[in-house]
Amino acid sequence: MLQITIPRMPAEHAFCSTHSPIPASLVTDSHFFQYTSSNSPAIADSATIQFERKKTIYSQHDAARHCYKVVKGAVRNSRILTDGHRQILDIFLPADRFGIETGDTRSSTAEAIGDVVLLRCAHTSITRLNADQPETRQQMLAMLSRSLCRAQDHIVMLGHQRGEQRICSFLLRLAKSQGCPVGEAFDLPVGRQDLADYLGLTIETACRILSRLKSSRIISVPSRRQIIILALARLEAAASGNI
Amino acid sequence: MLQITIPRMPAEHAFCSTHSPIPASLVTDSHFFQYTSSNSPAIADSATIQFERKKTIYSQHDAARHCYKVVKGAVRNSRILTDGHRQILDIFLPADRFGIETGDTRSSTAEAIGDVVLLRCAHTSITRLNADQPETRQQMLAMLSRSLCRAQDHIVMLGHQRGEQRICSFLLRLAKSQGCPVGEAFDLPVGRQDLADYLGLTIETACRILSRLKSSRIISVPSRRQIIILALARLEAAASGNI
DNA sequence: CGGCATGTTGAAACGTTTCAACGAGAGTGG
DNA sequence: CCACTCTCGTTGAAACGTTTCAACATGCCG
Repeated sequence: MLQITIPRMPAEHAFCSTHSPIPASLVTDSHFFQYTSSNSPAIADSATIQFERKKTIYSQHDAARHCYKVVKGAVRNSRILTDGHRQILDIFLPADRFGIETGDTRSSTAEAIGDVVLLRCAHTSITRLNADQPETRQQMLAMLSRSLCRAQDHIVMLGHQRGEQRICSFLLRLAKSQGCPVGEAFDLPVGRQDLADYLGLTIETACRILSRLKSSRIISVPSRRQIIILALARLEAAASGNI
Repeated sequence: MLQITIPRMPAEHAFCSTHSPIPASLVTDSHFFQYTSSNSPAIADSATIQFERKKTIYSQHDAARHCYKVVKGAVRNSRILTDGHRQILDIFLPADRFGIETGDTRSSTAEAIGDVVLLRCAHTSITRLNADQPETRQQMLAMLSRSLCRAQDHIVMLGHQRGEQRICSFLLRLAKSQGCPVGEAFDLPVGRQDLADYLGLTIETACRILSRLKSSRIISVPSRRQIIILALARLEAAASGNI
């Protein structure tokens, strides 16, 4: 099922601004928990893996045996509902970690949006690291805690914001995470359908809102997958619901 | 600020069906992590505490020093938005645990809805327990993981369900958690405003939907805080969006 | 080039919010 | 006991935003 290839050289991180490149020889489980590289001892069964566009990283109801860290690309975490619709729970960008689960089976599905490079770490290694290293333990909890906080942000967005606010907030988050200055284009890592499914809208509504933002000269859309912020202040105002 | 009283006898758990009563002498941090009582050794600085109706348990931006387990009553976990609105992130019922946070400060507020009895456990004790006991470590992760899963359920609800589905799902969850048979009344632990803020609706919409369910004889509402399910199958159908 | 997935736009139907008015119940004090 | 007040819940009508269904446009790839 899983489409795993060990890449020759995982050193280039084109989309990853907050994450320093890690030499292949130092890619270990320990790195999984670190923001910056260091020279801690190597631990077995860790690896960088690649997934092609649209491949499933894990599925709902699968056994949960690994967790991951995004090196390059974007991953969508979603649930399929009984009515066939899909809700995207989170979108993971470079430096985000995901896949910790304490139940035996996955409660959601993770898929590569474009081509993706991940760092993978076995849950068994984590348990071992947890036993040995207090700071890893802390990191684990912090990771889950951060996921929870993000889910709560998402709840607030879906519970109390209109479509326009949701789109604007999301664009701002993306621009920020890519360190993109005003006036320069940044990548939209997802298509319109994913955008809509993440924001709890239909694809048509998402489209219309983007068109409206374009025609009010708040953003420009040089290509389907790129956005330029033209008026940051107005975008921020729209994100918080003013006018 | 905090309204803490050590109760004489925390043995009666009127609202708590899934939770076995714990003798006062055995209320320890270890109990915090257990589903059923046992005779593990007592550990210091744990306590049952009470909060009166509407009192704050902790506030957004407070230092995070304790976590809690509901013994009796209901707690709402919410965020106040910049526009003054409020989103309720979760409602904790007996046996639910909450308040684990790895950042220094709270990202949300917890308040007693009615009068509440809680078990409290210091984060420092948790760190200690984490170091000593692998199974506590596992429980901690499981607790956070369960919170995340609940938050994701909430996201799905807000992202893809209509008002009626949200209300029906919530009523079903409540009836289930109280082990209430069809035809008997169960408590609605929250008022209409809280119901609306949890489900991402206005109070008027929540009201109208309840009235509609009442007039279609799916539920009956003997008092403001009580519900009787008259037609379980139809309530379940409505919860999953079938007509 | 055709074929297919993806994105865009329009108009009507639908659900939710808003604003406003009114009702029901609990607690207080005369 | 009643009248008063305050909070909480209920209902109506118009305004608003979103969805639905349909048609059409764009880009990509064999």
